[in-house]
Amino acid sequence: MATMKEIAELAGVSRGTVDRVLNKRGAVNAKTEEKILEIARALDYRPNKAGIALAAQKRKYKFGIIMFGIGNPFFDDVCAAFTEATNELSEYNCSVLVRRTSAFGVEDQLDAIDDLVEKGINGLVIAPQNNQAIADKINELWEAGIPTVTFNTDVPGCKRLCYVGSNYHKCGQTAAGLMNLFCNGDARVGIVNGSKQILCHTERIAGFCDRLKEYPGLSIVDSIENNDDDFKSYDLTKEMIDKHPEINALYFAAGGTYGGCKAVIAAGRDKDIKIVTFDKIATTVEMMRLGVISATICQQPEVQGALPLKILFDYLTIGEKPATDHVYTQTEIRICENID
Amino acid sequence: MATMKEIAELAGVSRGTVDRVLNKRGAVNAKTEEKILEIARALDYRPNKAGIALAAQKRKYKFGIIMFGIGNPFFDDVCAAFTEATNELSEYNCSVLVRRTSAFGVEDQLDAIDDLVEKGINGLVIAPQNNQAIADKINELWEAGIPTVTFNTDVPGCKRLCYVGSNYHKCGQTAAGLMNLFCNGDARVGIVNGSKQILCHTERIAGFCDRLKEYPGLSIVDSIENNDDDFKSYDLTKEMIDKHPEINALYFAAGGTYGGCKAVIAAGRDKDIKIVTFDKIATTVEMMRLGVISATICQQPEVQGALPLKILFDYLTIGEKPATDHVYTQTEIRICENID
DNA sequence: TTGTAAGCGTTATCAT
DNA sequence: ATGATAACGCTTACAA
Repeated sequence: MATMKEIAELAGVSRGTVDRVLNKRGAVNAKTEEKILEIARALDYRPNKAGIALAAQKRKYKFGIIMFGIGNPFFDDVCAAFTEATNELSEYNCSVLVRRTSAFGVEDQLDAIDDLVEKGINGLVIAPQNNQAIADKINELWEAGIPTVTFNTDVPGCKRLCYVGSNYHKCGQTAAGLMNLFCNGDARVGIVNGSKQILCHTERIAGFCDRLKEYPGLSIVDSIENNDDDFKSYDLTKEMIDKHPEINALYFAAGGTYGGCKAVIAAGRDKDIKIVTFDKIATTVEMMRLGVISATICQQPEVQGALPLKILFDYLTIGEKPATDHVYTQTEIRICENID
Repeated sequence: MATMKEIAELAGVSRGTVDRVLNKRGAVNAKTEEKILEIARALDYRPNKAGIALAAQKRKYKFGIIMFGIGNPFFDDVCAAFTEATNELSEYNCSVLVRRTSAFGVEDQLDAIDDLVEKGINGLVIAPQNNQAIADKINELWEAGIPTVTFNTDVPGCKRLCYVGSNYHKCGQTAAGLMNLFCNGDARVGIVNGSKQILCHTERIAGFCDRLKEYPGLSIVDSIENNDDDFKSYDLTKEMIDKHPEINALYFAAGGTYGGCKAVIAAGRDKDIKIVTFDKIATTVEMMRLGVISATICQQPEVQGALPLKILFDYLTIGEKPATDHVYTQTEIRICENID
């Protein structure tokens, strides 16, 4: 593998000049530039990661992370991955600042961003509120040379390196496919949603509905909103399955799964209602072991934690952008046997 | 993060001495050794990966890969991952030699190993034949300072760094769970196996049987062996479902899936027989789109390709051993909606 | 037993 | 516009 030193020797110039050409910094004579580029191409020069990483340490990058979901067990898993990734980055002299804000509240997030910028971060990782003010702020950072990676949820129309997270639409489609299989082509589904205001939730339902035309025996009987509250979920689920005894499947598109399951058990219907949920949290695993939940669809919280930091680091050090605008995590189907 | 240089200054010695202590090379005065270790502990010293990698490049490591499965599409996916990983390692001045041998034939494998050793490899990645001679050879390499990582299948009783691959038993259990769900607790299963001689295949069946006691409605009606041959599979599957019209589910534990599916279609039973298979190959995807295969269980070929090389590299450079003896790939459930 | 110095490939600063 | 040089953290051959 060719090195800058070799290229310099072949071109009869110093490594400094090669560096200037290859990394487009400073002015170089057009002719020598052409010569250097040609040699680099001929030798298929690719920068050495170890060398870059070593040199980059002098810069001591600082990253900021903003996530909501205090008390949300899913985000605890993401957070664990952030910690892990932070440890790895510390070997490259990088540091990470985390801010966990409340789930709703655009002001909170804007403040957190300002705070982190003031602390001198070189890159931002954020699960953004779906709000124009946030998008504007991210654009502002971009112009100021601070790249952002969104994760878990995205916000449209902002300049960011990429989004890392679930393909909610595909998850919804997958849920529909599972329902159809579990009910042998005759699924009369009750939907338990979190909130119509939250894009992720509605996308999961849109994806589900997308597949209705594919499966004629799959239909939606009724749907409720629990605002991710287990007790509200309990009451409303109970009401729904009482009102519609024909329901033989429940699709939990968001939180409040535990409450909903409890309602199904209380109604004595846990043997004849198939349940599909999202994410792997302790209560969901419990319900799975009891045979109440048939399957849960996971979205790789560990990747959502690790990858954004890695992407920022690679961008800042080697200038490498992610291949795609959307880096989707896997749509993982878990049943009792492969839950851990 | 503390560096060896800092430790050396604090201890009032040279970095050479610190290196000798921290990496246990050469003799050091017991007292200075103690002092250095103490400082290292106090500062939570952890070696800098970039520095190590950079210094390691002078060694220009050479790795050997031995895999069977010529013409096996699953191994083509693994192979693509090897190529990808090879490209990444080339940035660290490492090179990789690949040998693909026939699926059966211990001699072939032994010869391939000898050939690679002669070429001067520093580490070996192999999907080993389940044979004592192979185990002995791997032990020999270990004693000679050449570490091995097994992948895809393992061989008992040999000194290797670790095994990277599927947990076949868990895969079998997962298949049982799926069958039970798809047949609503009343599954009368026909098993289509590859060969009783191949450990992976029998383990997948053992795992399946493991869950029979959990699901009283799940039973095995009959089982056949197709030696991974699609045409044999076609004939035998046809025979089996003709003979046992009560069969409402087929479990393909190995290859020959396409032939088996064709038999089911030919018998006009593709609507009332649920099929679970392994791996994602082109023909399986086709059958899934047709609704013939309900689910297929995958084993991360991309991880099986990438991880073994990375493990060898990390071991040789930073001396880091994998955390566990068995690095299992995920047991991934794929249905039509999340197959790609 | 310990120290010195060069080298891995890149980046950055200073001088010319 | 270009070159020289030091620095990043670690390894290693050689000298003392």
